[in-house]
Amino acid sequence: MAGSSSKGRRRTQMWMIPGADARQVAFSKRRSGLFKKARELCTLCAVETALVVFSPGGKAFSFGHPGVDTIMNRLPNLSKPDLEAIQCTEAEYEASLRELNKEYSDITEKLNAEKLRGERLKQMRMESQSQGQSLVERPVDELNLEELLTLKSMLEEFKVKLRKRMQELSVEAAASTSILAGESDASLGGTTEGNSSADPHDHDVGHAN
Amino acid sequence: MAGSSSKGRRRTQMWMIPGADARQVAFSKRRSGLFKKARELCTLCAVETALVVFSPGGKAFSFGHPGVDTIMNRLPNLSKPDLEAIQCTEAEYEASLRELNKEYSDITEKLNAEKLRGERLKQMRMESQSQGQSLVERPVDELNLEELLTLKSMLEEFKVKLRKRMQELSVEAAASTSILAGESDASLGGTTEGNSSADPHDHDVGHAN
DNA sequence: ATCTATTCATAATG
DNA sequence: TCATTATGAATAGAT
Repeated sequence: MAGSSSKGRRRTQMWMIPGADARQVAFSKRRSGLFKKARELCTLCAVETALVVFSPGGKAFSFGHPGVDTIMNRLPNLSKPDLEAIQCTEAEYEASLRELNKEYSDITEKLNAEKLRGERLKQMRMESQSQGQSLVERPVDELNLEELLTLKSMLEEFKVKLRKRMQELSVEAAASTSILAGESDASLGGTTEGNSSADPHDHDVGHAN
Repeated sequence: MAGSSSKGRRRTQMWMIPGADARQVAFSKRRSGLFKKARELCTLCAVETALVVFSPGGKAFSFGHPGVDTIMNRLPNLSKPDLEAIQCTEAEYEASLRELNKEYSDITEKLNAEKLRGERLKQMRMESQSQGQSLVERPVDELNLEELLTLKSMLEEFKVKLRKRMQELSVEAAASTSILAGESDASLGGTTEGNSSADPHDHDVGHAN
């Protein structure tokens, strides 16, 4: 049991599955699951439901009890709370889009920062080949007094800048952004009530290509 | 765990749940699950979906991407030339998603490449100039904490040698060393506890698999 | 399409 | 309605 662990289901990220092929496979599986659950909801809870899905290939699948049209024709007459329900669910979906966009922005920003940093390192490397630091480079024993004094003032000046920079860094706050993967559903208070049931049917309409 | 365990789920018969109360409870749970799966289908497979459910109490719940109306209005026109328009729209939608996804992958790749490049340059600097003299030359503002710490220890080491050398030369030894002694030591030592701000690390947005 | 290891959904219960 | 838990179901990945 322990060794054979490359099979089986694994957790799936909540974003578009890459690869039209894999996406199509997932679509087929999940579409049946979704329609099955819609049918079960109708049967078990005696409620009215309509579901329409367009496949990646443009094919339309629908299920409705008592019928898609029947359900749809009722929508324009919705009272205020019901309208809210609609907007709520759509807003959640849009939220996931915004989330992705934010991640995209963040990562772009990081990329640019890294580019700058890389360039700076490269530049720094070039500069280091040139003159100037020879005093620091050479063994101190070989320096004469004049050189030592020059070096001293150099270091004094540098020391100030160094301390300032260290303070800047120590003050800088590490900014971390957490991306929340909120997942909730469209909910609206409902009340207990009986209802009649009929015969739901699941069918396939239209065709494309 | 054997047969007598009274907790946990049991197999559900596929017919209307008896008792309005139990039915309402089941409805709430299953409605959530159904809407969640509808949203997941949209997100994972980049397809368009509309779902409407009327609760036992007569409340309406709906979800639709891009919108319930948008989806529903397509159904009557399915077996006609409008079909092509639908396919076009879906193709465009999916294409844009795919594009964004690809861009995302690319940019992530680039970011990692830049990180590696930066690390490599840094490493090269360390190796080719173990003395670190170029650090002295550069504007301090461009140094990150790690570099500053390297520089600091470098200067401390150098300071010792410098003082020794100046004493050897028997010229103003006390005055010269005072500049490099106490002050810089104290200030530098006090800031070594700062965190490294230049830390391009983390992220990982699972967007595929 | 089938199989299997896993994750997920949810019936029963508090 | 909300929380918990054991279990039934759905399904991702591989074949």
